[in-house]
Amino acid sequence: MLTNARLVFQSHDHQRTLVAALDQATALCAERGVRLTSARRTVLELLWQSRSPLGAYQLQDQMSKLSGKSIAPPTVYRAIEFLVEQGLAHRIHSLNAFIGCPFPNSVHSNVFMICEQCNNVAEVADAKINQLITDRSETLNFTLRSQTIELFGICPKCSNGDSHA
Amino acid sequence: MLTNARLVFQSHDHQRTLVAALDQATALCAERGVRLTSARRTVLELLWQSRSPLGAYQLQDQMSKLSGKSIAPPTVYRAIEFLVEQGLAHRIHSLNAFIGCPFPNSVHSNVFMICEQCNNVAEVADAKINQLITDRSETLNFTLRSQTIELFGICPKCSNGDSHA
DNA sequence: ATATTTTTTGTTATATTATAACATTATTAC
DNA sequence: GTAATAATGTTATAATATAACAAAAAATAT
Repeated sequence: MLTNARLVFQSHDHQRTLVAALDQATALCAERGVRLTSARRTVLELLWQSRSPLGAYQLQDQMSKLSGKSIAPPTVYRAIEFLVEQGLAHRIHSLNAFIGCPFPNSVHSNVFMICEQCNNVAEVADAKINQLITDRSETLNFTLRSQTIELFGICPKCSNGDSHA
Repeated sequence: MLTNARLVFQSHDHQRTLVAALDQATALCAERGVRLTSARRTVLELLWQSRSPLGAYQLQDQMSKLSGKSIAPPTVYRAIEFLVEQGLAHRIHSLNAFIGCPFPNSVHSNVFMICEQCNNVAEVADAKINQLITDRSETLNFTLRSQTIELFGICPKCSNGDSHA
């Protein structure tokens, strides 16, 4: 099971995580011959800087403040679209919000554990979950193409009364 | 594994399914002492009449046509809210749309198999999937409260070139 | 190097989805 | 029957997302 749950749901060196994510994104884009332009990089940075998922209009606000000029929604949505296509970010449908992907290189289950108290989101990539879902799909002759699994609850940090972190 | 996949993804007596669903809903609401009012019943009927999930504004249109008078969004959203609370309908987040729940009485996994071609949606309630997700949550000290699993792909009917059904 | 093509971004307008706030009507409980 | 509660009607508006076309930047071909 591949997960960033312990990282997300505990204190950690945020800056280091951010830099690592951006480095990896840069490398991946280079490999694939796609362009991590300034707008796209900014959105990815903002997603990584945030402990919780950001909506498009939150991103818009922050980009406007950063750049000093007003940014229109399409700019934000295009950047998001690119990042999601490249597997560098995910959309959390139930929240209409987006997060940086912690392991963009790996095949994964798209399992998100969403804390209803602190709004942190951890991602889990679990072969067994994938396997089971694949099995069930095959049994029912359903040709699986993609999936999204959103789990709601309380993260370990908040369970320990540590919710103000 | 409890599922309506074979039903949804194959031809069946739609009218009979609809009547059964409404009967069950009526019984459940009576049991619980909640009111399946006219607006709520209409929305539930419309959801069951549709082979694919309906959005709030599609429901609004159909309700307006049925009643001959214009229906405002809050009316639709309130009915939906009630039905979802009572487990009689589900929201499919990735589609911003709603479907009737085929087994409102059972504990279930909230697994939806969504056909990208014909837009039919089947629901699967699978103890193993639930168990695995519960296990994983426990391992990571995540207190699971609710979940939504949306699987995208091609249903058996459409795989057989039967997509016009 | 420059013209051409392709990709990305800017800009304006608008579509789509969802809810707040308050008035009115219907239902239930006493 | 009246008070309390629940549900619906109504108006306005918030929040999320995209269409369409113009301009600029980058990549490619010559």
